[in-house]
Amino acid sequence: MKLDDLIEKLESNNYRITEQRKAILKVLAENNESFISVESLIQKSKELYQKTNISTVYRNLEVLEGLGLIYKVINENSVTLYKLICTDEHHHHHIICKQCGKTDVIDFCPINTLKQLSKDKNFNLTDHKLELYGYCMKCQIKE
Amino acid sequence: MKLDDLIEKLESNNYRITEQRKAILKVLAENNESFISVESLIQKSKELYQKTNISTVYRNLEVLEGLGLIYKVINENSVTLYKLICTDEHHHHHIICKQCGKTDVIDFCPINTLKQLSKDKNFNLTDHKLELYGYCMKCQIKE
DNA sequence: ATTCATGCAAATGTTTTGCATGAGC
DNA sequence: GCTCATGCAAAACATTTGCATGAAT
Repeated sequence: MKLDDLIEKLESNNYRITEQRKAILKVLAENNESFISVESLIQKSKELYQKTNISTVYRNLEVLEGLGLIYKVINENSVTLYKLICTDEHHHHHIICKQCGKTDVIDFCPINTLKQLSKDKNFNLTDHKLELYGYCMKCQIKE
Repeated sequence: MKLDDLIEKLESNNYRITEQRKAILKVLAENNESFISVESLIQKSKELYQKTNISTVYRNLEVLEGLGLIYKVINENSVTLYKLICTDEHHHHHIICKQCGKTDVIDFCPINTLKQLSKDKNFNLTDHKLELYGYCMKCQIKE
C-alpha cells in the first residue's frame, strides 16, 4: 500500500493528517518488504520528523490495527513487529528472516484442512497463524 | 509428561529438587491439557507452596525452556503461555481455545510444502509456527 | 561444607494513560 | 473555534537481575 493511499484511507475515516502521522506511515510504507520492530519504527519516524513521540507511535499503531491496515507479530524474543497490509492482498502467510527481518509472502494456506481438523476436535476455528522463520539469501551468505 | 518423569529429568541434569520447583512442575503437569499463562502459573504455584516467588517461577521456566521441556507461545494480547512437551511426542501443532486456553493437538503439518516454498523464495527455513485459535466445545456453548 | 536456588527489592523494558497544550480542519 | 492528536511525565505491566540468605546434596 502506498503512502498516498494510506493517507487517503485515514482521511476518509476522519483522522487528521499530522506530520507525525505522515512520518510514521512513510516509514512503514518504505519498509514494507520487511516486518519492522516498534523500536526501529520509532527511531526512523523521529529521523523523518524529530518531534515524533513514542506515545504517538503507539497510538498510531493502534489506529492502524483498528482499521485493519497492519499485521502484528510477536517473535520468539517477545519483540513486536509490524507490517502494512496491501489492499489488494488475498489471504497469505509470511516467511521472515531471523537475521534482518526481510519478509516474503508465502502464497499457501492449508485452511480447508485446518478447518476440518478443528471440527474433528470439536473446536470452532476462528483464527490461525502460520509463520515461517529462517534466513534470507543475503543473511545465509553473510554468516 | 508426568511429574515424576520431570523431576527425574531435572535431577539427571543436576538441578536440585526444591518445594518451589515441585509446585511449579505439578501445576504445569496438571494443567497440561491447556496452555497456561505465567500469571495463573504463579498463582497456582503459590497455592501449592505459598513461599513460591515470581522470580523463581520465571527462573524455572527458563530452565525448562533450556532443557526443551516446554512450549512457549505469545498470544495476540502479548500474554505468554506455556505448556509442557510430552516426551513421546512427534512434531505437531496446537489448537488453542481463546476463551479458556484448552488445547488440543493438531496432528498435521505441511512441512514439506513449506520447505519447498521457502526454497523457492531463496530462504533457508529453520522454524515455523502453526497455531490455530478458536473456541472449544464448552466455550461455544457458554457464549 | 559447598554450591545452587530462592526471596526480596530494585532495575529494566515495553506499552498505556491523564492531562494540558498545540495543530488540523 | 472546535476538536482531535500530541508531548510529557507518570503509571502500569511483565520480566530480569544483584545480592544476601537459606536449602539441597
